[in-house]
Amino acid sequence: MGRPPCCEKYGIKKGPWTPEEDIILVSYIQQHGPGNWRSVPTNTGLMRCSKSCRLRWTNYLRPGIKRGNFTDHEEKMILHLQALLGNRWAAIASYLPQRTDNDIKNYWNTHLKKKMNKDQGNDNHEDVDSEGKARSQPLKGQWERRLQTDIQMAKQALSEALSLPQNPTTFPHEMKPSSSFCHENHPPNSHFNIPSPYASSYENISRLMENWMKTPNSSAETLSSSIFSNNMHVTTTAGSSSSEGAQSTTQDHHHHQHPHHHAFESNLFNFSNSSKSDHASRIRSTYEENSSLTKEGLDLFHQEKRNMETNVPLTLLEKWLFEDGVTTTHHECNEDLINMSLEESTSDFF
DNA sequence: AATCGGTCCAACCGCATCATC
DNA sequence: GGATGATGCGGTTGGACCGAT
Repeated sequence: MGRPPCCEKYGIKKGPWTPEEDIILVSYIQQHGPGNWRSVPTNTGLMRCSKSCRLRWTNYLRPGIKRGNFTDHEEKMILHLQALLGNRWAAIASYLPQRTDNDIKNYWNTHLKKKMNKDQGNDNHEDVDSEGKARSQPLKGQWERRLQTDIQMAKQALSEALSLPQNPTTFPHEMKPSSSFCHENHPPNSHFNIPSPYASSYENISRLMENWMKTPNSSAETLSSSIFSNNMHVTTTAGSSSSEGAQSTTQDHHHHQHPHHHAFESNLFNFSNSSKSDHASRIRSTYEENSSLTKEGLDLFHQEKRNMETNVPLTLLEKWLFEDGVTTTHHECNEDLINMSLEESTSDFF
């Protein structure tokens, strides 16, 4: 008995997300944490199905996502992991915490698959067939390989978890590929044994912040303040996040350096003087034009609009939402974050 | 300048799996 | 243990973009 698709309901909007929809979704998630997606459309007034909201968050809005070109290192990681895991993009993505499974899948389909085929033309590649499917272990069934892979991942996570106390400050240069399963900085009293797909990105941002804290750049500090408080807010309100412990640790650290940080929803609409009017007018016009939002959505919009009119510099997320070419700063910083060696990352698995 | 074909990627769809009752 | 609903995953698609002609 099939269930009707969630998007078959009358009035559900499809297609590309608008900046204002992004803002509403991000604001809501900042307040309530990710999860319970079914309630998101009703509570925000977004005319989107829960699936669409979750996808938008996980693939695009979630903090810590690295955009832009894949590095050689990432490419090699994907090639290795695809050969090992097959098209299990979510599993592969767990080793590349800053990339989404969708990104990796797209990159594979558009770049690597062709590359593999090309290479196959030159020399017979052993790991990937013409469909890009793994066949390094042709005798094993899919489930057997999956099981073996999961065991490997669990072993890796366990070994990393056990090594935590000895090496608590290994990031950013020794970040392990399976950080989704292993939360390096959780204090012993937190609920860190519950895996969270979002933990790694929070950790990345924490590390990013630490890097930026060290630099004298004031705008970077403002930015870090914004995103940092943003993540703290999510974790503490969500309550179920596995990275809660890590957050509280870094939050304390952050509080000492930035006692005047604000909640995310305030920062989201903070603008530099130069860009403020443009963004304000844009928001205002889209707001006025947007008749598809329900009362809840409009209330959120009102709130954001009020916040917007209060001042302060442009935040990364806000830039991210509104501008196309912002990826450089974000990209560069995230580049610093990962910085892990392929040999180190994969030696345990191959 | 217009058209065409290829590329890229965000988003959708359907199915699988998990969780709850 | 089965029914139902929620969430996750991987395949696919639609359209924007860009270079070639």
